[in-house]
Amino acid sequence: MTSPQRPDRPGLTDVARRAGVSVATASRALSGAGPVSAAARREVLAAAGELGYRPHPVARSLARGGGTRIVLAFRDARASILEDPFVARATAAVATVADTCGLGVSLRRLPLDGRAALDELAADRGVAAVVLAGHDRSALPAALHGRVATIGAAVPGVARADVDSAAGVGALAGHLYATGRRRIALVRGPRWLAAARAPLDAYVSVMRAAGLPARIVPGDFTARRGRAAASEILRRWPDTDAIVAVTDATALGVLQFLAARGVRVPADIALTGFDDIPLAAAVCPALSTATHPVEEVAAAAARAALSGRADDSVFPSRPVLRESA
Amino acid sequence: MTSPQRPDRPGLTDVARRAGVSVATASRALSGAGPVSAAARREVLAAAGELGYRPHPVARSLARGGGTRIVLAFRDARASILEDPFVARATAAVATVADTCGLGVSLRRLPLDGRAALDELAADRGVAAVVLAGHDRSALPAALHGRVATIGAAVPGVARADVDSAAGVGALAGHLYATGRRRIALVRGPRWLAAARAPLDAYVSVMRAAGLPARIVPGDFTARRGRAAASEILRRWPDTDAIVAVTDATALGVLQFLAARGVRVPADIALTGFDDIPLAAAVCPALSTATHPVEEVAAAAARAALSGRADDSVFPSRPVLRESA
DNA sequence: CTGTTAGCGCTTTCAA
DNA sequence: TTGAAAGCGCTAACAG
Repeated sequence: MTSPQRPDRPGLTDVARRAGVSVATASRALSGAGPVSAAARREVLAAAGELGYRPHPVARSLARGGGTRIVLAFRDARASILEDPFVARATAAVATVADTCGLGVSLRRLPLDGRAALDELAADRGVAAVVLAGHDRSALPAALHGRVATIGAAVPGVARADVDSAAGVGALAGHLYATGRRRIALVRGPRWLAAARAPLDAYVSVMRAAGLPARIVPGDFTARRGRAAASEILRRWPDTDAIVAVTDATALGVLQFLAARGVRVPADIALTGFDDIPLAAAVCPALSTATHPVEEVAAAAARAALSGRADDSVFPSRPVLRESA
Repeated sequence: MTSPQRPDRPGLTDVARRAGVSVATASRALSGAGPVSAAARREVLAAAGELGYRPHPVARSLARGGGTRIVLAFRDARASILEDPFVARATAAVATVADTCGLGVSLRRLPLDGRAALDELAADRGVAAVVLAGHDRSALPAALHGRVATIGAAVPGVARADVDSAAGVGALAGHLYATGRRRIALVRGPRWLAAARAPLDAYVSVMRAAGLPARIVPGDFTARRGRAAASEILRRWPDTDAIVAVTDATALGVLQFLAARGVRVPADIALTGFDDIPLAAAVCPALSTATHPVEEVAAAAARAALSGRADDSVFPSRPVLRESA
């Protein structure tokens, strides 16, 4: 048979021949692994340089059995999740680190019940690692262990990268309390999202510590739902003087509703968001929120998944106080 | 020797044996290429199904010699280009289509003088295709032909995906004229960007057709530069009654400067942007601009690069009239 | 420390 | 239409 394409690039064989060593030695010298004499290494490196040798990543990957892509999987109820700006930022960040490893990233949505999809991922021999966001606490396919990391979800034995959202929401709620608010309501995240639990708990803790009753209404991270939530809050607790939304989008929805009702922010009701989207600073009043290093979180998750180590890394959630609270 | 990892997945050999045919036939049946009898195909497909066979993308790629990743290369003066929201959107879009092909995408910035970097890309056997944005008109390495597409730059023999920015800017300038503006200035894009030429020409055409003098000041797509540009315009032509910015960011900078100076928009000066970033709708006055299907453009470029065909596709630039003009 | 050699899993040529 | 076999380019076990 013949080769599929022969743009005549030098191979390891050529380098080895030129350096006067075997391909095995050349391989060891180039990949840095295994014992090689200094002299041999020098020869090989020189030969590679002169020949303009470039390793073939695909061949290497096949021989090593590693896979060539990182898949970013977002478990979400909405099919539109892949259009979310945060998803895009995370993807770009991972695609940038992937480039330095000769890897690629691909993006996929997982339905809420994604067992089968996860098994599929685990079975794909082209997948070097998977970064899973929006996951619940359920165990992952064993075949994925050592090459998976989650963003947000705590799964035993699996690497995790996250933002300290409990601290962030806690700080925001604490700020509201410190500035005299006592009837503070929360628009929480969706129930199916495990990571939405921490902010909720943080809010409850703050309220409990202050001896205040919790006022919690459901949300789903959208502005639309934020408007509905604001409506519900005003109806159930007309004397509310502060609202904590666990997402800027939600907060913006709340803001719209309050504005339409003639409620002044922050004079009548103080409001905080979460995530610090660009719009947060532009609306009127400018939204107080917490900012997060999304690209760093995503990059950390990718690195962890690639490394195979199951270590966690959590990044700070830094409050950004503007006009709304 | 032994295999690097044996999670014991069935291989083509297993499928072939089970179907009672050779691996060659199994390969042909599964990949759909080459002559196979209906009976053989049926057997093979059945066997593959029963075994839960999943092809090994890396092995396939090695045998075929195709590469496994799409690299998105953004040529730009700023190192920070990879943090641009449009870059992130494009990346996510391509990462989504890549997923359906078992490919990955990686992201890289190219310096303005990127000859060497392009040769490097061409030499990388792991690169299935490259999508180049911000390129000038210069020829691409021959080794890249058939697996490259540009976004915006017209290079002979190379596939291109773009937005009809000439039509978009023309429409915006036309709108300003139609609404009575006669002293219309333009903040243009950076000189090094070939794609910035078309909007400039479109503006010049509109002005010339109307018998009006062109008023052009340099810009670089940033808000900072937009402020400087506005200052320059007011200084050189104090009677200006409209400003066309070739980017929303620039327009926002212009808006800031005008607001600080007490110039009313659009009463005193009408203003248009370009690209329709989320902020455009949120500022006050809401920015009139043109909206673009970024993810479609990027996906089209990726598909073209992958297909090897050199066909162009151009997407519409649709004016969005809000308050600023 | 080094060379030989057997794969990694699939595609494709070539002869039947 | 089919099967045998030769790679694709590199890694890693094993013997030296």
